[in-house]
Amino acid sequence: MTEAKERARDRISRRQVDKFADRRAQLAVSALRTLAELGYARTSLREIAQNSEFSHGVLHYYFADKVDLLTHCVRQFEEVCVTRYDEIVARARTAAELERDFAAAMAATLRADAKMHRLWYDLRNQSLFEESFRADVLEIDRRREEMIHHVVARYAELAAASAAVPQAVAYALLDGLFQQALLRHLAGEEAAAAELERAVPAVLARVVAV
Amino acid sequence: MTEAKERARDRISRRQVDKFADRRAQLAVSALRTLAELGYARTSLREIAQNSEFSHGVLHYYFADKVDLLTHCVRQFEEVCVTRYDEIVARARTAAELERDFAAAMAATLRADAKMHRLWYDLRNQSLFEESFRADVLEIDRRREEMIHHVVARYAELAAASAAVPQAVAYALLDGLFQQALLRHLAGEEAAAAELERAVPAVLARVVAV
DNA sequence: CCAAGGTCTGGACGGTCGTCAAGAGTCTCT
DNA sequence: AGAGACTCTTGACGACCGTCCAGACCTTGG
Repeated sequence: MTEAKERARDRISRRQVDKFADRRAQLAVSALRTLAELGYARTSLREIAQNSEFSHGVLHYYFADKVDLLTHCVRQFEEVCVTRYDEIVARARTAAELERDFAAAMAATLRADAKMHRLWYDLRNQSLFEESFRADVLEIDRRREEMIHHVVARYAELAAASAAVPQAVAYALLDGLFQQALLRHLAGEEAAAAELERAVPAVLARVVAV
Repeated sequence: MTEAKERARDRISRRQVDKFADRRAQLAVSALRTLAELGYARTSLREIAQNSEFSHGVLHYYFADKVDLLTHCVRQFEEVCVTRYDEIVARARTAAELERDFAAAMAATLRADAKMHRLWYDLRNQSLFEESFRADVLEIDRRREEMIHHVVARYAELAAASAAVPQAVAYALLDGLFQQALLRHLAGEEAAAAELERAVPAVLARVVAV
């Protein structure tokens, strides 16, 4: 009995906890949508609430304060931000195939998720001024570096070569390339994504040594 | 008489204009100092005034509004931001010398002007959300690209090689490298500048083809 | 069916923001 | 010396910010 009761209570408690966590996640989605649209500097709690189906008061029911909300956003953002190129890596049978698909995937996400990427760079930069997100941002950046490393390592393997630069450098180069393309894409330059797609193979070839 | 008077008036008028422009520049310096410290999101006009020797009201005497001030800041920033590597380019007699000095100069400015560089990336990113600075930011970015191109072109010349990637790509790569180093440097990683200095020659060698 | 607790609303608070204007202070020219 | 233009301070304004709270709403267990 007691056991059954306890199990029930746990189930309920877990359900409540899950419900609580679900709503937090839902509100974080609204917050991320707002952030992607307005940027960190202009995003207010009232604006976030208006982009959700709740009133502004509820944010303080689910989050202790603004920093708590934004930290949760950054962490939740990680899952979206670390876009997986793993499938492309796993599928590719030749170096040429990998470099083609990887370049196409970068160009595609540049076109499709430009505002999301813009937000990522905004948050990463914000972490240079604000201590609070720094740890989470650095963790995401580390994960992104690993993601790129997987691509480069597999590419080197398929090309019967070895990495010519440290993985941190490879990531920095490809990230710089992507960021520049994002800048141009959002400035209205139509060819930005296509040029990115053309540049990626050249860079990929240069970060490995035959 | 009339001519003398006119000349005098012009002189005065010019002096007043110059005085006006000088004060604008002086206030812009205070604004840039504040921006470098707090970031775009946190910088207010009152804070800028407090970092100057004037009261907050004077800002609206010299600038129409906040956007006017910030635009002026960005434009004035260009002269500081487009750090000249020209001297290094002009002095270098061999490719090895150029790559050594260029790498050392990048590491040096990373160490010395980290907050200024942090501000640049903040403003550049802000321009992705706000139309107002976009044109000026893109202009600065173009100038930075040219600056890097000078280095790369001279390096290729000294190495009896030719550029292997478009100059926009070369800039994107080196900028990405620098930004990553800035991230780590400001996160307290002591070795960031040294690692940048080591990575730059490798990248430089790879953006030219023998 | 009712008490209890979880959920949400809407308004109020103190503070800061950008902006503005009235007036004091300063300089210049006649 | 005094008028007039230029420069700067100070305080106020409405708007918006993050935060908090009293109470309505809703679900659920007994």
